Amino acid sequence: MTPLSRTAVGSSLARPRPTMRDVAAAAGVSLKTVSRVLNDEPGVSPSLAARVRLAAGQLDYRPNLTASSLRRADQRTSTIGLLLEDIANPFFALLHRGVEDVCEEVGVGVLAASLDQDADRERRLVAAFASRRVDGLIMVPTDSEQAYLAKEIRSGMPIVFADRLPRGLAGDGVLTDNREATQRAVAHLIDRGHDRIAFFGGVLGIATAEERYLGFLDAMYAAGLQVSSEWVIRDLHSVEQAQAQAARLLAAEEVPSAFFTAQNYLSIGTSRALRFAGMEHRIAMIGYDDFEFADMLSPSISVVAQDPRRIGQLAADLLFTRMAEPDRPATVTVLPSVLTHRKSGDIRPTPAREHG
Amino acid sequence: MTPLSRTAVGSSLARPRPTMRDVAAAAGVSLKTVSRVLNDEPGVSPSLAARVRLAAGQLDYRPNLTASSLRRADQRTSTIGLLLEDIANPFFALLHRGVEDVCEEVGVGVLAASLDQDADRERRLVAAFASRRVDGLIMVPTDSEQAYLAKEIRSGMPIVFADRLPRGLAGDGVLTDNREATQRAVAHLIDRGHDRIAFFGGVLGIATAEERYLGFLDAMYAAGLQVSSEWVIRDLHSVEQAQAQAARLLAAEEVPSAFFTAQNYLSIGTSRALRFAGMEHRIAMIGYDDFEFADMLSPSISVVAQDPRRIGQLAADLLFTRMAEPDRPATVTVLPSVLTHRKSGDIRPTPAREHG
DNA sequence: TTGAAAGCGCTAACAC
DNA sequence: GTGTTAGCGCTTTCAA
Repeated sequence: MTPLSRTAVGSSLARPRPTMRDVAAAAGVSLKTVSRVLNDEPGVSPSLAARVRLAAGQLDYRPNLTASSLRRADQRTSTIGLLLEDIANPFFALLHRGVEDVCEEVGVGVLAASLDQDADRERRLVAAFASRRVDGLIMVPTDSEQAYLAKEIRSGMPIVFADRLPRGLAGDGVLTDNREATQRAVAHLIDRGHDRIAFFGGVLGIATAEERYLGFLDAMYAAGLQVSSEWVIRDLHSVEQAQAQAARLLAAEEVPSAFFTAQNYLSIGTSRALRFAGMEHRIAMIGYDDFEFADMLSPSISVVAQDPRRIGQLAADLLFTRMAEPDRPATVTVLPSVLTHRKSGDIRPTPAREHG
Repeated sequence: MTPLSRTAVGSSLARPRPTMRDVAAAAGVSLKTVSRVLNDEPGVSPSLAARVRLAAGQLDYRPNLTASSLRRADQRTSTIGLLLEDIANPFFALLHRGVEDVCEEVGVGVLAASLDQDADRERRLVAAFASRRVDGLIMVPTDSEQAYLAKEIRSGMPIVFADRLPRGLAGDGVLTDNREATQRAVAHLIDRGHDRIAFFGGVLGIATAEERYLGFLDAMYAAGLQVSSEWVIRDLHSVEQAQAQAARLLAAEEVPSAFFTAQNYLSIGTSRALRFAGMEHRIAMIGYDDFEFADMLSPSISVVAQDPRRIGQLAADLLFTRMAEPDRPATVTVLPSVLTHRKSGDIRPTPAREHG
């Protein structure tokens, strides 16, 4: 190992970070002048400003945002929190990116965390973010109610809800037209002649899952179709569960002629089950949320597509607006989802093996 | 709008956050006693401790981590930085999740940001994280060299590199055996009889892209095959570029009999081009990085699979180890990638239309 | 076992 | 234009 590498790795040669005081001493000015220069406050002569910048550069000075935040009147940390279901889920990863897009432009950092549908974790992380004094919070709620957030909001941590609205609390939100979009998609299946439609829904208690279920019922009732309790499977938590349930339905005496899967993981599990049963070309399917390769599978998968990155951007915009105008009324932005027609949603029903 | 909702949304009723001082007053003890109780320091009588906790609870007290970090001897912020190529890329999203897995257990927050292959952004964000006094940094470097980081490390911000090693600097790292794994995959194609193999590589200057290219050359040279400059296309930046280049090669007089694509986005573009050209069952393909549905496409896509979540976990472990022992020697952990055999990698070559 | 005083690095308020 | 002083909310140090 070269001396260079030792230097880079270890901290035996650790050099304490210079403070503003050090920069002031090096530049031969007062502390306050350094503060003015580095914060671009007006009223510093160019020559002093240049000396200060030179000294700061030579010392590799990094302003201490922790100290500055503590002292500043508004106590802003230039950091926001983001709580979502799972950072690694492509839907939420894109939402996260949308939030970052907006924050990056204004130099705001994003502290993100996954809740994994764990209500305790939601509460713990909200408290943790409050302790960090984030300037605001964007969250995809997972607990069954969010009334507990009222006091955090009153204490100066504005919250914007993304993808799902909170319960027990009015608040700003950005989400899609879950119920209407589901209704349209299921109506499309019905238009294609389906009357034996299975519905796979996500975790109970989560608003989007409820809304999509209602949209399914809307379409079924509007068409005068009966909803089979055997084919309505809700509270599904994973790809594997969806796949197992779909496989079970496909092995039964009477098989649905179409599936509506209300979330991306459920679509993935169901499409796997259809494929393994060799029935993917005979049974129709529409899923909520687009995913990579939905158009390349055989058959290509019709989906109700959202724009998660846009949801994130709008949520961040809304949060900054709220921070600037704390007393404006709550706003809920509903983004339209679009039914993306591919092959799987246009498959016609085949007669049931047995008549139920 | 109900009064409750007004309360929740706006901040006209804003209540300033209580401080430790307020808790002390409410509990009738001194500031220091509150500090001791809330930090679980020993030597406080149970009755006082109980009174303090009660008061803190009633006031909805949230310890101010900003203030505590500033005052504490080690100035730790319980926050680390994570710089990666793109938060929304499934590979990096999983790596991020691995980092979170480890940090969550010890109450450390993760500030993540995307670099988008922008060297200036890398430098800007490193400086920004230094200003925030993150306790450490995990990064996937994108700039052509990282010697500039030596001073940040010396100033007390340890850095662990993930997925790629830095240049011009020795440091801790966690990555996969890019070169060897690529060599094995290309050798597999050669074993299957291929001698007209195209290589699609990622952005030049990025270490993984270089390593995988070398692995390709290793396999080709070992087999005595000639490397066609027309079929080696490097510095590809996007799905679209890869798709366009693959389409171009497929339309030429002489067509490769197999593709090796060195990154997930390139695999996606190439597999789309193969499909649109109707040649996906006649031309072999192996890609670096697994992706959702690789096994469900027709043909299923053989890949060199990494475990990005594990990379993230190990990188975070290594960072915490480094923080605890600043003077230990640098460690580079190399995780093996596994060649996942599916259909596309086992397609046999068909004769070239013309002999070159 | 408890508390008083000092001060982390910076910005606000007010001199000069 | 520039500098001085005070103090953000907490932990450290030291005294009782």
